[in-house]
Amino acid sequence: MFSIGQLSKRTRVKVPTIRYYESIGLITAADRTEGNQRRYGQAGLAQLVFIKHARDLGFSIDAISSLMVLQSHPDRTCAEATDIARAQLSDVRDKIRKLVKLEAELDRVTTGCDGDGLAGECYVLAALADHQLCDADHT
Amino acid sequence: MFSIGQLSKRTRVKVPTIRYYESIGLITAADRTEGNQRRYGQAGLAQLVFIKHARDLGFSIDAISSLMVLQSHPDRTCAEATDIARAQLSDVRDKIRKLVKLEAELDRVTTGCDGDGLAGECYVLAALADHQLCDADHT
DNA sequence: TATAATCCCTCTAGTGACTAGAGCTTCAAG
DNA sequence: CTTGAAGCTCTAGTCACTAGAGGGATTATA
Repeated sequence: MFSIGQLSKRTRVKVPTIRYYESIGLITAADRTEGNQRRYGQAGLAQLVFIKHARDLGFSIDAISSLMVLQSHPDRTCAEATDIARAQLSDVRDKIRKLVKLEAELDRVTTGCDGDGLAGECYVLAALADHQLCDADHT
Repeated sequence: MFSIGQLSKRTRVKVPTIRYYESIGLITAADRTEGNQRRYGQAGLAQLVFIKHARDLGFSIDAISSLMVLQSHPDRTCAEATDIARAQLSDVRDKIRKLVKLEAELDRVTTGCDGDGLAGECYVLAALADHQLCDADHT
C-alpha cells in the first residue's frame, strides 16, 4: 500500500492530477486511512500506469476511458481498441503533416530577416501582415 | 465599413472570436453604429488578418500581442520579432520530433494487433498496460 | 410601410486537462 | 512529543475559444 505521493513518484503523474482523475471518475476511488488519506495497491498502480502511458501517446481522456472499459472485459473483441489506436495514429500523422508545413513557413519567415533592421522593414512582420507574401497553405 | 459578420467572412475568423479578441484587448475596440453594432475599416481588417495569419502559424495570443506592439513602432529594431518567430520555429520542431516518435510507437502498437482477437489478448491494450513492452522514449 | 429573415448585442457558462493557492489535518522521523 | 513534510478539500485560474439564452438592429422583400 502506498500514499498518493509515492504513487505519483512511481508513475510520474502529479499528485493533483491523480486527484483530478479520481474526481472525474477515470480511476476508481482509492481506499482511505482512518485519517482520510488515500492508499493505493497494485490495481491502482496498474490503472495509473496505463493512463500515463496512453496520455503520453496523446490519447484523450475519453479515449482512455473507452480503452479501460475494454480492458476490464477481456472477453470482448478488441476491435474497438485497435480502432481507437488507429484513429489516434491518423490524428498524429495529420498533426505532423500540418506542423511540417508550418515549419517550412516559419523557416522562410525567420531566414528572411536577420533581426538587425527596423521593425518597419522586418520581413517577419511583413509576412504576417500580408497574405500575398504567404505561399504556404496553412488554413 | 463592414459589419462583424463581413469581417468574419473576409478573415475566416469566427464572429465570437473577433468579439473575444476585442474583450481581451488584442484588437482595438471597433466603432459602433447608432444601434450599437460594430463597424470595421481597413485598419481593423489589417489587424485581424495579421492575427489570423499568426494564429495559423501557432503563435500564442501573448506572442501576437508583442508582435503587434512592434508593428506599431516601425522605428524600433525588429530583433524581438525575429526572436519570437525563432522561438516559435523551435517549438514547432520540438513538437514534430515528439510526434514522430509517437507515430512510430502507435504504428508498432496498432500493427501488433489486427482487431480480430479478444480484448484479453489485445496487443494495443497490453502495450498500454505494460511499460516493459514499450521501447520508445515518450516522457 | 409592414413584416420577416437575418444579423447583431451582452452575458454567463462550458470545453480539456490540468494547475495554483488557501487554509486546514494527518503522518512519520527523530 | 514535536516538527516539518505530506496529505486533505475547495475554489478559481489557465488557454483560446465555443455555445446558448434572451433580447435588439438592420435589411430585403411584399
